[in-house]
Amino acid sequence: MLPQLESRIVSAVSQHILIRYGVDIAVALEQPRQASFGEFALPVAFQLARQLKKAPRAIADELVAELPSIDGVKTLEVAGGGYINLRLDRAALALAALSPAPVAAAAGDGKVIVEHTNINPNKAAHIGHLRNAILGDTFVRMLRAGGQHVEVQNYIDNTGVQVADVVVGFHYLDKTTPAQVHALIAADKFDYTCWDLYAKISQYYKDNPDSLQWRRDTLHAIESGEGELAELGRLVADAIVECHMNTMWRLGIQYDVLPRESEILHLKFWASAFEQLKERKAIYLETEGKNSGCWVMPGSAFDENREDEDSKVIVRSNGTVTYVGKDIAYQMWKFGLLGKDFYYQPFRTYSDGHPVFVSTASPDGAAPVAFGGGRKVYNVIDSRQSYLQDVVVAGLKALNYHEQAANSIHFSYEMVAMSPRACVEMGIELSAEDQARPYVEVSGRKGLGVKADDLIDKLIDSALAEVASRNEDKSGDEQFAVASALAIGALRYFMLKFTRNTVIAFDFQEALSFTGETGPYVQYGAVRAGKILQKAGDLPDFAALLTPAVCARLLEEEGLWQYVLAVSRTDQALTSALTAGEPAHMARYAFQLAQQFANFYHDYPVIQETDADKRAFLLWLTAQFRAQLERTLGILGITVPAFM
RNA sequence: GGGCGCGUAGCUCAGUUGGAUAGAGCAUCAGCCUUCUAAGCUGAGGGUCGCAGGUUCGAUCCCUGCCGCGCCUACCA
Repeated sequence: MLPQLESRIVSAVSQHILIRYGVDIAVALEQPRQASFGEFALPVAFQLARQLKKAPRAIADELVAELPSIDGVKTLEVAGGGYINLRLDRAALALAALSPAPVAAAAGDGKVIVEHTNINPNKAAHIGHLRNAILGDTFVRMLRAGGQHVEVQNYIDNTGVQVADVVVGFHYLDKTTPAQVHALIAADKFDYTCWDLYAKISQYYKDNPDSLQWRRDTLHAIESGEGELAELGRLVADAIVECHMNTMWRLGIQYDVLPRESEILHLKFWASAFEQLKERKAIYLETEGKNSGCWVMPGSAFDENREDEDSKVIVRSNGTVTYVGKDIAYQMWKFGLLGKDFYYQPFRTYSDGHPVFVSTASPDGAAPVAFGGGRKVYNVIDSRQSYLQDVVVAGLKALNYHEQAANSIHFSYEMVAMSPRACVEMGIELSAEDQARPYVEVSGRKGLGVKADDLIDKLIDSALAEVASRNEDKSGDEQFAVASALAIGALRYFMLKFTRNTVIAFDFQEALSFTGETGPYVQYGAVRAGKILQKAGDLPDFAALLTPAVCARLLEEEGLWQYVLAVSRTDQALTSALTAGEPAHMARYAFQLAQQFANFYHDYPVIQETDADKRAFLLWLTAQFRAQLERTLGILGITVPAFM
């Protein structure tokens, strides 16, 4: 309810200023540093001072005297050099929270597509992939909480070099037949098997450069779809995708559709895009220089400062399309600009009933569903790929799809690296040079990194030891369920607490922590709030008991008022986190809310309260804390365990 | 060389279109379990916001230059 009040204040003030001074300015509304200054502050007098050539203090005095009364605002006062501090009508705010008006559904202004995860299906997921998926999934939850219609895509590059490399490992190095690979898939942790194999073949290429021909042959076979190598490619990619989906579902991460590169090839998405690009002269056939014989996009298209010789190759001189080219086609499909679509088949149904579909090339038995055609597209991809993302957007612009280009958002984030200490704990030997660095880059090729499932297992083990020692009366199953919730809470919060452009130097000690600014701290607050409500028994009829007079009387107590404010800020926090595009802001709000509750918990013994009105009010506040903590955690993809 | 990002407490990080006394967590030290769970709470110490200029009534935030670090800059994906 605070956002409505805020916009009421802003519009009332700006309207008054427009009429009184004939000045149209954007009125800023701040939260004062100290709670004793009031709930909101207007620095508008400072903004006006220059234009009106008048002292800020004098303007503030005038405004306070002349501003019309605003619904929900009790007093205005001038402070400091010209701040106008606002104090709210406390009872009114509490009563509004008591019986909240139903929030109008956001206008259906089109579908938002969020693409995240996008892990090469050739080995186990690692912590870097976790950051991508958790960031993407949380942003999806934020958008949905904000009323947006969101479609979640996870692009599967099942015909790329990385899959080919694992196939090379199986076929040429280990002489593994498709039947044997079937057996490996049926056994445990096929993604771990491939992790090691991928590191092995990468090293082999290094030692035997001639063997790179195997990769070229395999890549070719996979693209044609014929023969044993192609069969191996399908086996590996499909099985690994299953592994990734399982890993991500452990963290509560779901998708709506899995578009695959194999279908982009077979359905000739690129051919359609190529036609458009040629027709609209977005690319041209280079006839001289190092890129002679290639179709290229001029460097000036994606970077004004670039020289033409820095143009980007889209189609190689041998006629094959580069990754960027395929990505342009894929991005066009996301906006519904390609004039083509995939066919789809059910891939799996999550245990909560949500289905996910995978692209197929054939209309036979295709499911009657449709994807793509979004109004806005967020690509969750790490910042190292910003250059390629720029080229994709430039492609849309060159095709005259300016609106779509503007709505193509690279939701970038910095990589997860490993702290030198974490490397030591993993038994990884570091060069003296690497040891001196603040962090070391994760490398799938070197097999260097922390696997996602290993980390989750480690977190659950660690949480389980703690849960078991505190709750000996609970069954093993119950303990495990709680430990899992805490492990996921710790992991998701850890990945979210950093803002997007901060490099995370992964450290086991920090990631495994359950105290301080962590997910479990917030979960603990929600659990304790739940315990109070449980002990209180049947809750009274708050709306009947907490009359305006009762609220007004109790809210004279500054402490209680601050808690009412605290539980009223969730919408505000969501809006600002969405505006900033920072899931970290949502995480921080969750922590601050939990801190407020911890203080409340220690300040007010709810059950023992003898004043009936006050007890009801405290119970109501507790219920509010519980509800807001649960909701905020839900947006972060974190559940509240039954006990802790 | 060019592009992007970073530099804030011992460590890891926040810091909302420039605004009131720069904030958390961890670590350290001192306290708090007979009271709704101590995965918690209270308090203390700890800062030239990389450096130097500029704009402004006001700069951690904007501009310029410099220093240091990272990533990117493929006919690989």
